[in-house]
Amino acid sequence: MRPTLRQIEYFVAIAETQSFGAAAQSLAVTQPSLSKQIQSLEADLGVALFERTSRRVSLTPQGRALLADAQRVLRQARRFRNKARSLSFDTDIRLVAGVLPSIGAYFMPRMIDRLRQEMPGLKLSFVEGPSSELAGLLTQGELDFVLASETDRTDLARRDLFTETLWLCSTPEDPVMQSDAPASLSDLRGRTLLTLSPEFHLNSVVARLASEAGATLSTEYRGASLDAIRQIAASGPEVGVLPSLYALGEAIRDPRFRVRRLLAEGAEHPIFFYTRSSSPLQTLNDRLADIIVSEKLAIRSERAPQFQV
Amino acid sequence: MRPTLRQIEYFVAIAETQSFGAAAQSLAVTQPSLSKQIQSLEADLGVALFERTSRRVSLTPQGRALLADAQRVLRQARRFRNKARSLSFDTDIRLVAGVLPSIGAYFMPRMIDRLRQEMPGLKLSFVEGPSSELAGLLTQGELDFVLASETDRTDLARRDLFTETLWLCSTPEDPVMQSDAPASLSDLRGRTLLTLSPEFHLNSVVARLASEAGATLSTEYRGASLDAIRQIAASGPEVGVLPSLYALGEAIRDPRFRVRRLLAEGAEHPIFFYTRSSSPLQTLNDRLADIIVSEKLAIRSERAPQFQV
DNA sequence: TTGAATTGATAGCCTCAGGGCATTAATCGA
DNA sequence: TCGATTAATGCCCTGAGGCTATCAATTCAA
Repeated sequence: MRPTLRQIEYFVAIAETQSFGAAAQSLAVTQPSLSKQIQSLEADLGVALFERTSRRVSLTPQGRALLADAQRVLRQARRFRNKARSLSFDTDIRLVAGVLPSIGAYFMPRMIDRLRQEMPGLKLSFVEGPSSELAGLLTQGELDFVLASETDRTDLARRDLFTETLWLCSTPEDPVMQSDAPASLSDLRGRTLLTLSPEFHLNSVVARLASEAGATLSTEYRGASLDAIRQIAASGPEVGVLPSLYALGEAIRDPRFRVRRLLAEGAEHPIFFYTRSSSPLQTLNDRLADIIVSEKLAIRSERAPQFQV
Repeated sequence: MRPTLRQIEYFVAIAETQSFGAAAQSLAVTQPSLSKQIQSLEADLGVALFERTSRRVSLTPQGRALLADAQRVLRQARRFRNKARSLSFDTDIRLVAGVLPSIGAYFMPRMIDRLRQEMPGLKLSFVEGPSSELAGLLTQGELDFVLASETDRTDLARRDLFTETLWLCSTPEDPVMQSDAPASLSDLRGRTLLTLSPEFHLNSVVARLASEAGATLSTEYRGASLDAIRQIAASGPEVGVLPSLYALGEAIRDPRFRVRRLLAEGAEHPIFFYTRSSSPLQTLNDRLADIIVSEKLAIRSERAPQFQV
C-alpha cells in the first residue's frame, strides 16, 4: 500500500533531523536510499515534502502540515506491533466459551474469578446452549472452547472433564423426598419427570431413566432454563431431574424444595472439554482444562457432607 | 518497517471476508500471495492471527484483539495519504511570512482577509523583523516568503512589489506641518529626525536624507516599533520619518499629530518579495506577489485625495 | 461411499522495489 | 579558490513479494 510505512518513517526521520545524512544514519540505511524513497513518496503523493538545497533541508508548508499525521501513523503502527508481540504470550486475550446451562450459571462465575487470579489479563466470555449447537459454533470459530456433554462431532478435540451426578428435586412434602439417602429408579415409578428440552443431552439421559423406572417424561416445559424446572417442580407434582452442579449450587438455596441424589445405572451426565483440533492455542487449552477440573474438585470439597456423594 | 502496511491490509481483508480467496479477490492479488504475507506477518509478530482449516478461516482470540488496532492503522494511513493528495493543490496549507514592521501592522491583516476570499484554506502567519534577519530566516527554511526592503542576499529570488513613500510626522504646531503639500529636504534643515534603528534599511535611507538636508538623526530611540516613533514625535521636537503604509494607515488616526509627504531624491523605501529560489511553490509564490501588489493598489485608491501622492 | 468442488498451503519461478557503492553537483567556509 | 559538506544520480545486486501450477484436506452431492 502506498505510501509505505517505511516511506513515512523516512519522512519523519528526515523532518526531525533536518538532514538526509543524519536521518540515514539513525535509520541505518545509506543516504541515497533515503533520497530515493522520499522521491518516490513525493511522486506518489503529488506533493513536495522537503525543499532541498545542497546545503540544508527544510519542510515545505505541505510537509509541515503532514508531519503530525505521519507521526500519528507511525505511533499507531508501532502500537499495533507492540500489542501483537505482547499477545504472543497467550495472555491478555478474551476467550469465548460455550457452556451448558447447568454449567454456566453456577460454574462459570467461579471460573472467571479463578482465572482472574491465575491468568490475569485473560478475559472470558461465555454463551449458553445445548451441546450440539455449541459444537457447531465452535467449529465455525465463533467459540474458542466448549464445555458440554456427549456429541457426535468427530471434528473436535475432546477431553474428559468430570461427570455430573443427577439429582431429583421436588417439594419437601413429596414422598420421594422423605430420605436423604440416594434414591433409586424404583422411587420414581409412576411419577412424571421434568428436565431440559430434547435438544439437550440431559433430556435423553432422563428419558432412558424414565422408561426404565416406569415413569413418564413431562412435555409441559420445553426450554433451556434449569431455573424454570426448579420453579415448576417446587410447586407441582412433577419431579425435576437436575445435574449436580446446578442442583447443589443454585437450587439448594431455595427453601421451597428439596434435592436428593438419584443413584442408578446411567444416571449421570458426563461433561467434556471441546476445542477445534486446529486450534493454535493447544497449551492454553490444556491449562484451561486443568483449571476447570481443579475448580470442580474445589466445589465438591466445599459442600456440606450429605451432598458430597 | 515490519509489519508492513500491506500485511496489515491483508490481515484486515481476510478478517473481514472470513476467507483467503475472497480477500485475495478484493485485493486483486492471488491467494498464495496472501497466504505468504500472512505467514510472515504471524512470524514477525509471534502470534497466530488466523486459525485455518481447509474449509474455513477464523480469527484467533489474538487476531480478534488486534483487528480493531489494525483497522485503526489503516484508517490513519489512508487519512494521511488523502490529506497529502489534497495538499497537492497548493491550498489548505499554512504559510509563514516575514515582513517589515511597517508592513506587518497595517498591511498583513488586510492580506489575510484578502486571502480568505481568494484562496480559502490557505492560512498565513507572519513574523516581523528587519530585512536581513528575515532573509536569514527565509534561507533557513523558517519562513516561506518575505516582504522586505533591499538586502545584499544573492541566494534569494526577488521581485519588485511597490515603493513606499516617506512621510514626516510631528505635532500640529510644528512649523514643518503648516502645509499639506509635500515637504522638501530644505524644510528639515537643523531638525532632528527619528526613525527605526540601524538594522532596518529605512534607517540608512533616512540617514542619507538627513545628511543631505543638514539635519541630524536622533539616537534617542533604537527599536523596531513604528508606534514608538509616532508617540515620541507626537510629544517632542523630533520629526518622525515613517514609511507610507504605516504613516497613512495607522498613524493618521492619531489626532495629536500630522503627517506630510517628504518629496526628495532617494526619499523612498522600495519593498521586495523574497522567496528561496529552491522553493517548489513557484506558481503559488507568483500568485501571492500579484495579490500583494493588487492589495497595495486597493489601499492607495481608498485614501483621501490629499494623501494619494 | 465416492467423486467433484472448494479452500488454503507449497513449490518454483520471475520481476522489480529497495538497498549499497561510487560518483557528481552544488554550496559553504576558510 | 580549494576543501568539506550534503543531497542527487547511476549502476548493480539481492530479496520481498507476486504469479502459476499443484497438493492436501475437507465438504457436499450423488
